Amino acid sequence: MSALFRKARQSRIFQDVVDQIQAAILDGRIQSGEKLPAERELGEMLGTSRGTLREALRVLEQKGLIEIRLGVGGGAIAKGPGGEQMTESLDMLIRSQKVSLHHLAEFREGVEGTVAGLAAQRAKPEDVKLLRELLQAAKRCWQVGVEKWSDFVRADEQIHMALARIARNPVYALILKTVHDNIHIYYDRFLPCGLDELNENYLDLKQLVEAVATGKVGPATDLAREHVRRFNRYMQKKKREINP
Amino acid sequence: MSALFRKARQSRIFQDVVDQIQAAILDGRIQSGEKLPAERELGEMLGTSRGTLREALRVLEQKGLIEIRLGVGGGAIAKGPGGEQMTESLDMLIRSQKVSLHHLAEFREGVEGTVAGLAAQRAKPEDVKLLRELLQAAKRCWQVGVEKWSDFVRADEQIHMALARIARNPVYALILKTVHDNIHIYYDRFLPCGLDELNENYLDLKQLVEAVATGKVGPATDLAREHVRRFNRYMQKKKREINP
DNA sequence: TAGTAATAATGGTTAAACCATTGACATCAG
DNA sequence: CTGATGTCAATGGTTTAACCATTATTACTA
Repeated sequence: MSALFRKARQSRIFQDVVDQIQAAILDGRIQSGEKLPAERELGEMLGTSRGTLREALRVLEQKGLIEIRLGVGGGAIAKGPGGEQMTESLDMLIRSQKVSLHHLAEFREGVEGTVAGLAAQRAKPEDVKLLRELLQAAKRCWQVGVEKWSDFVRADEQIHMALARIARNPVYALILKTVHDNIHIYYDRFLPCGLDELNENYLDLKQLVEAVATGKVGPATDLAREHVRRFNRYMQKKKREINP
Repeated sequence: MSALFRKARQSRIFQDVVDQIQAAILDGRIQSGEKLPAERELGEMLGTSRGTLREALRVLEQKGLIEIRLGVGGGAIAKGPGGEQMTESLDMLIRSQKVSLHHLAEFREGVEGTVAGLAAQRAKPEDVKLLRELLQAAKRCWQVGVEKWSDFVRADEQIHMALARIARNPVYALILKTVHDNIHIYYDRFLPCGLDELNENYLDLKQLVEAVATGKVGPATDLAREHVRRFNRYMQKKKREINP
């Protein structure tokens, strides 16, 4: 471990420490799950005080590259980079009203369309099998009735995320997860709707899964967009009813 | 239920400070550009030590919500949230090889297509005027010749960002900027190409701008995707030549 | 053997001091 | 008077040392 770090330099020492540890994590010299030395020890290795090192650890924690645990055997544990930062960034833009629910919903529409198209191109038999299973799960929510809206929404989300994986492009999966994480609270807030809507949405999904299963790119794209658009329409309607 | 709660982290004072200041900035109680009190003073206001406060400031700085200046009259200055965090997050995913250039390029293809379609729906006369001016700028690069590739790439990028603004959805503008910021280094590295390619690309853009100007949604979408795909093909080719 | 108390490792916080950078103002040479 | 230069004070950057809080391990007791 002693060969992993150089002595810190630069005007802001903590920044140099951040850079060193970040680089070590990103190019795999520190594996995900690996534990870094204790603060006092690491500080000594880097030739910096504990306070400065802690500032660096705060930054790395915020970037999602480490997680910090308390107590004996605790300390900084390396994690691979994920999407939490993106989710938070989008959340801040919404909170500061630079992005509205309408914008986000429209964006989702476009992305889900493209994802469905790619999934239709790339779905393998086992992918179709998974989609059909998820569809069954959604159907079960639907059959139980209106009070299961939020379960249905979750099943719906699972299908969309599955499509993103089937599209086999992690960027789509990441962006879609970011959008879902941020739009979820609105769906929860402005739903549930009625039984008819539940029915409509289930039929949407069924058609969409069929289009993907049979490799029909254009229809899959259009169906996904239309499905999301419908969802958004419900939400806008409910929202207007609540905030006139 | 398990997803509803996270483990109740021991209350960390610096986190509380982060939350307070972040909330104040996001809902406008602290305006963008406003200066926060000096560390020693702010620490006293919050009833915390300077060290703890500094950890909070590091986190806020990393989130892009404040900027810190040195010397007399320096200190923490509030900023609105922007997209830097997203750019960095994507950069980390690429660096850790969870996302490849191919994935990013494919994603760009889809987004640029959707953006062009929306722009075609929404372009006003003054938007078309701007696009034509940017097209002229690109033409000037092209006429000068091959050595102006990187200028052409920049002009091209400006046109795409203009389309995102014309689409009038800040999410698209943000996402596209994030992608461009991350893909730029590859374009710089694996270009320039030849004069023929320059010509082809200019004609792409010209057609695209015309489609947007005349409100032809489908053609605009397809032209934008094809344009980006062509760009990506050049890059892949060059990349294979360099790394066989 | 099961429960419980002591222990030590480790992060969280505080306080006080010093250094480095920077802008403002005063001073002085021309 | 003007412009260069030096001084000073405000402010962030860093260090140190001490103490508190949490937790896994270990030893002890009923």
